[in-house]
Amino acid sequence: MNQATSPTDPLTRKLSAFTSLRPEDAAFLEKLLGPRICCSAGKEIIYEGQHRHSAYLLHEGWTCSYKRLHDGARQIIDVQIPGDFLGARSLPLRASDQSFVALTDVEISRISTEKLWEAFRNEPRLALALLWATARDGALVVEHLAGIGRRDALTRTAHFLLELGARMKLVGRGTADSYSCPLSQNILADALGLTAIHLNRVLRQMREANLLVFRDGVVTFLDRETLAEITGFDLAYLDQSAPAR
Amino acid sequence: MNQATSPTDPLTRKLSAFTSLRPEDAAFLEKLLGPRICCSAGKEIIYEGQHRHSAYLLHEGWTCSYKRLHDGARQIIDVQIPGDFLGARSLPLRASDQSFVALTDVEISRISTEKLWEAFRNEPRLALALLWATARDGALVVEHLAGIGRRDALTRTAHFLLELGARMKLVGRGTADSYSCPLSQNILADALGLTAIHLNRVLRQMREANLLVFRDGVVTFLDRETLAEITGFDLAYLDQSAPAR
DNA sequence: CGCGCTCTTGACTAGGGTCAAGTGCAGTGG
DNA sequence: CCACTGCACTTGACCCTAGTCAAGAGCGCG
Repeated sequence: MNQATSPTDPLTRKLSAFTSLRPEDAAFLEKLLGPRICCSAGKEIIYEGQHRHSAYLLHEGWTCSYKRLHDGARQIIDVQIPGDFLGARSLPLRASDQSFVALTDVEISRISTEKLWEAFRNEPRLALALLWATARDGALVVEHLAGIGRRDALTRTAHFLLELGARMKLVGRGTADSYSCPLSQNILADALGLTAIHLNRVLRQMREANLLVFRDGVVTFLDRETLAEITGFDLAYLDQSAPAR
Repeated sequence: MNQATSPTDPLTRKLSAFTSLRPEDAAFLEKLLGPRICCSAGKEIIYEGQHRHSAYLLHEGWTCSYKRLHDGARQIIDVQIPGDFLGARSLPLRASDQSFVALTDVEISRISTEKLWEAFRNEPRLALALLWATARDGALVVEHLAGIGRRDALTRTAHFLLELGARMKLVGRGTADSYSCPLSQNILADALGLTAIHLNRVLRQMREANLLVFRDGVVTFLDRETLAEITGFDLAYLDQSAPAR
């Protein structure tokens, strides 16, 4: 059993929030994965419009998915942290509808589409767990959409960072009050639909209000309670609260 | 063979853009569906947080999926037209992450989750087609997110209406230049992340520029070329251009 | 040393929100 | 037949949030 299914493996941790994988499920999960590949920051892993695209599992590091508009603007759709899949939802499409790029140096494994398909036929428990993970990622995007459409800059930023914190904690990469976050303000702004300049002002505002600090690649919550109140943060949509069914 | 698989059936038309269903696939598709249910406009079909939620197929009428934020604001995530599924992506989640409401009187069928699961094991062609439809809906949401994050009000509105037109045409409910659209300005504004007042101004602007008219429940494109140019409209993400693989 | 990148701050602008008033129905009930 | 109500749509005046433009600081690196 290699790291991908060891107790500290982020994917295993994440899936455990949904169901408990049996040894045979975990074994098949192993078989889906190709060898580990290292990419350095900036590497485009999947690009929009790519045919014969694969899905990947992110073992280590951060990536983001994004779309570029015809005027050159970029909108980041979601960021991925260890234990997340890249491009799983787009697999049935003829071409990927979004791009994925490494934000830090990363370690990934390609997922065999053929064996994945086999899992759907012969490994229903595992298949359901994978569908769950993909459905949860969809729920993240939906929440993100609601935030960009209807929340002001401060609330939106706070909510996004709270959500990331919850995700990091789930895969064992952060505490309740703090986590390390390698996103630059430029990147964060592209995710939030803001300009980097305005995001900077918002971050200062939150710092001065003793709500949260994002400095030197670390997010620290100073007043989680107030933050949760103003953002209406409720992680129900992360679907990780209830016990396994 | 009832209407759900007849040549003019919107779902069949939509899936045909992806693959050609064999008779046995179509037959199994029939078996997934419960009896037709009629709901009148305003009826909540699935609500956010609902447990034991089902998915549905929309035969007739329009619905939308939305989230409500804690301050009462509403963000519409997507609208559904005949041939679209309601709540398919959320099926593996413990609770639905969004609500679905009928915008007009609608006809829907419940999809049997058990038989759907059986299709994944025994009807790989059909299962892939259903996964494709769900993946495409995800791509719509992603595009919508990019639009709200990075397009200005006019571009965003024009793009949304162009996209809807392409979807309507695919299921045989509109021509290249016009389609009937029962969305009120209030609803459209909630979808676009605008206020109804500003949307009204935008619609007037487009009318006066002879770009498009949205009046009396009908969208008419006056200058499709210019519209496509300013929005950068490219329906590749709808994944309906290429021939079946 | 200079280059480039991230972050920071200030001054100004504009796109879109808010408030307010009014029009034109369709429906309802006296 | 006509008031009355409610809803969708329209328009104007004003304001504020967030974008734009500009400048500078701190820092890693060739």
